[in-house]
Amino acid sequence: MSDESRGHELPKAYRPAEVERAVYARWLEADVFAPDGAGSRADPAKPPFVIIMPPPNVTGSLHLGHALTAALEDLMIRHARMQGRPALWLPGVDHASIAAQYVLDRIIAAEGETRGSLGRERYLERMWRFMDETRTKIMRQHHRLGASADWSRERFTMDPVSARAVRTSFRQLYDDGLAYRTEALINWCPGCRTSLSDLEVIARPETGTLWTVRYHLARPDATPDATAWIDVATTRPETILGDVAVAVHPEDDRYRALVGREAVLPFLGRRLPIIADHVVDREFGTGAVKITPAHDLADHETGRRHGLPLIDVMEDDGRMSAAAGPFAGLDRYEARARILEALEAAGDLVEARPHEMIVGHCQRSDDVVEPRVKTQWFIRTRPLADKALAAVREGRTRIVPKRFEKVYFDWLENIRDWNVSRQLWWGHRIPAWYCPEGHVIVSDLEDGPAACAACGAAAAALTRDEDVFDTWYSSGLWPFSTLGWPERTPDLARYYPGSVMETGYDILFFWVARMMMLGLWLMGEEPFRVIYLHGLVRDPYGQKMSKSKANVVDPLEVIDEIGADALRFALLGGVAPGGDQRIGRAKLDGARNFANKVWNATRFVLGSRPAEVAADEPLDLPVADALGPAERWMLARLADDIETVERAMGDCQFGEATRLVYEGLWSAFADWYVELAKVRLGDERLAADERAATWRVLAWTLDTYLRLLHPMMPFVTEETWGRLPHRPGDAPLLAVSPWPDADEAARLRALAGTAEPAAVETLIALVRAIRNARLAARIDPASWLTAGVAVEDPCTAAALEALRPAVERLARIRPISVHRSREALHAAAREGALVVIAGALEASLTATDGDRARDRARLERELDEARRLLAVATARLADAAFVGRAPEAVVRRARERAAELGERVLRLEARLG
RNA sequence: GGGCGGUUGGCUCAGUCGGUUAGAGCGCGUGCUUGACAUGCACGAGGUCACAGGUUCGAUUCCUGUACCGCCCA
Repeated sequence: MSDESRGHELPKAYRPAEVERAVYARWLEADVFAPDGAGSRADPAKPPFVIIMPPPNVTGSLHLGHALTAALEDLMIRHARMQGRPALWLPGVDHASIAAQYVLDRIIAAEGETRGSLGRERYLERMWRFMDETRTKIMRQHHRLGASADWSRERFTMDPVSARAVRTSFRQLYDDGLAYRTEALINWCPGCRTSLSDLEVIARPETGTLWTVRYHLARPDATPDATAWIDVATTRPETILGDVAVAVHPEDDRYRALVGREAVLPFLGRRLPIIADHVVDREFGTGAVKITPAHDLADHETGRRHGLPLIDVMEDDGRMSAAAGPFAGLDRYEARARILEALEAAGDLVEARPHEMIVGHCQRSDDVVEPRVKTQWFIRTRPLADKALAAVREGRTRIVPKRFEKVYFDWLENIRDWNVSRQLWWGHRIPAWYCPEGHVIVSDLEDGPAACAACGAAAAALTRDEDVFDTWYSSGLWPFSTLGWPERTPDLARYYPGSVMETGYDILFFWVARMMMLGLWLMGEEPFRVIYLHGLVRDPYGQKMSKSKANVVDPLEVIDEIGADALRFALLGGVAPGGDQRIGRAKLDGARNFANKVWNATRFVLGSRPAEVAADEPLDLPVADALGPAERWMLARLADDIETVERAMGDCQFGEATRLVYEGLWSAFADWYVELAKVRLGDERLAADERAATWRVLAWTLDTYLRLLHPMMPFVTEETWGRLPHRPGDAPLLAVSPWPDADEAARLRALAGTAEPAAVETLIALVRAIRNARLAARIDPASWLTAGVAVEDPCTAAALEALRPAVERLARIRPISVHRSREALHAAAREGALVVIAGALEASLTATDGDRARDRARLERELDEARRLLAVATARLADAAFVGRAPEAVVRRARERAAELGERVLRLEARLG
């Protein structure tokens, strides 16, 4: 077969768009993703490897962070799958209550509707229609990324199994005394009109204003005394209307006399007792503070200590309530302005000055969050957190990188109870019913309780809680709700606990810690063995990607342009444990070039098959006798790479593993072995079986690198591998063919030996040194020089003999005369030859005076460097402490090194005259 | 305020037990239509490993402190 018909079957450049969809379709068709799929090659005797995918929000589309998540998880899953383990990667999407309503509200607004105009039922119907439109989008995007997830088990946090898990878990927590309902001060977002957990409030420093307001003391008839007052400081004047007291420090002499008297609240005339409490900071403001228990956490506690009433002056939408008297109905900020105006007019606004403070904002809408009193459901977290702490402390779950353990511990040690009620419609409705007698019934039945458990009131008399759960509550059940819990399904028995939870460090608290808590409590066992946390993907300038900065990179656009493999490879190559990374054009282009390299290396191998090897012959390694030194060198390197890649994978050093494969495939295989093999394939001196052996090594090596690369770049490796001959035990698809293991590395190493690979290293160094000299001397790269080479080591001499044609071609020297010693070389070398020293080897090349003069600078530089290093080495060996105390091997190496350098210096000096 | 991370060539970053001459990609320079690939090949220049102490025979690596940058928590 000619090159025409072979090499040109494949396009010159890799075109991912023509390959990726078809390859993904082949995987789906063969059903290789599910551990129990028709095409699975999993060995049921091996331990399963399980990753439950972090479910992306159903409302969004995938961004680079999701692409990184998918790339890392797919890497782990494909690795495990190729090892023959039952590998389950369970995908799904999250209903994202608050985010989904945020998005849908805007959509229906464009249709002229509001949540209120539709009503709960029609709104939810609309939401489900919206979900139907968007739900498959995420799945298709994962297909584009090459994610080998088990789509037969794809799940949604709002599907019936999840709903049942939510009901059952809540019922159990309630029965265990860990779920309770109480009136408490919670975080309220007036924009989203719901309560928020502490984590959903973003504290941000801002410059506000600290106003000092004058409260007149009450005269006996309860009217304000124009001549006596107490000044209080506040940053939120609108909350004045909810004041119920004024507090001072008990030992503050300025106010001691006023304690026990009363002030009069402006506008409303309410009488405010002046109380003493140690929490008051005498240094802050005037030293007297207004107490507003319904709108401030510290005041809430003070109020409780002093038995003060709660007065909520705000409505859910952030406007002032009827309790705000003349300001009722105004927006909170409008009310603030009016109140300030009125105080100013009355002469009771004493001071206003800038004030640095921390303000809580809603994570979703960015509205300023209001502390408000509401009756809500809470989860008592202490007992749950203790279990979650112990699991990591005792090493049952490991966090990678380890430094995040401390962050995890700190959060769980200081955790507060979790407010799970959300005043939203889209989500899992809290399964709590209230009877007219005030009894609370928590039921795990889909239709609710048949009657009040306490008083027997009929179901019809019960009212159900209006609220839904915090989305993170159902997400917290994800590691087992996805497997069928509370039913004891075979999947649950087989795949819980999972192997690795892989996600971004930014949701360690939101999600990971909650999965740990709920998993340990409800399943009695930690949900995963390893928590692997990756970092943020940033833009090339280190900025966080965000829509408002318009620096967002859309993974699908990148895939269209350069392919999913390139995107994945760029992301994976930048992964360092727990670290953020920057991604931009340059990295993506580099990854695209690598995919093209893989493609073209395959084109070369396919196009260079000698006639001795039949096209349909199964792939195997040749017998040792047929191997040349270069083959042994390549196989030794391959063995190293198999082992180092495997070790990196095992240590969760995925970036390192990726870089190792890149380096081996490009620098060792493509740059050196392919070039050496080209010459050997065309070497007429060799026996046919030796040429065949060369090609078999080429094919075997490429095949093995494609296996190692497959978890990172699944498409191009599957496509190219499919065109190579296969080993007898291989599956039709690379995705389910065996991963190169320790046995293979040992086999390669046995074939390769150690002497010949080392000799080839030496020859490579010689070729490099000659190329360097030629360029330094500005010798025409096309010209052939004659050369003498001094080789003292017999093994290297044999390797040189075997590789003579390759060395000639790569260094562009011919003929080479080989000498057994440098003396012999010098004696034979013509006057004026160009000298090249590469380790123990030395070569002299024909050259002109001009060449030599131009090359002189190079030799001088080399001499300077050698002298410097020799001085360092000599000084070190002269140090008795070093020789006496350092390990023998280190000293021996230092001696060898010094001797080598000394010789090198002499040789260079001799040549420079 | 508490905690964590970072500081390595022009840029982005590796560097897992402390031990040969500290690596890569991009960029830069010189040259090359090399029968796989110009998405390429060859060769090169470029680093006081932030700073100051300490431990050690030996520190980019371990410890302490300082400076600057970033993140998390309150």
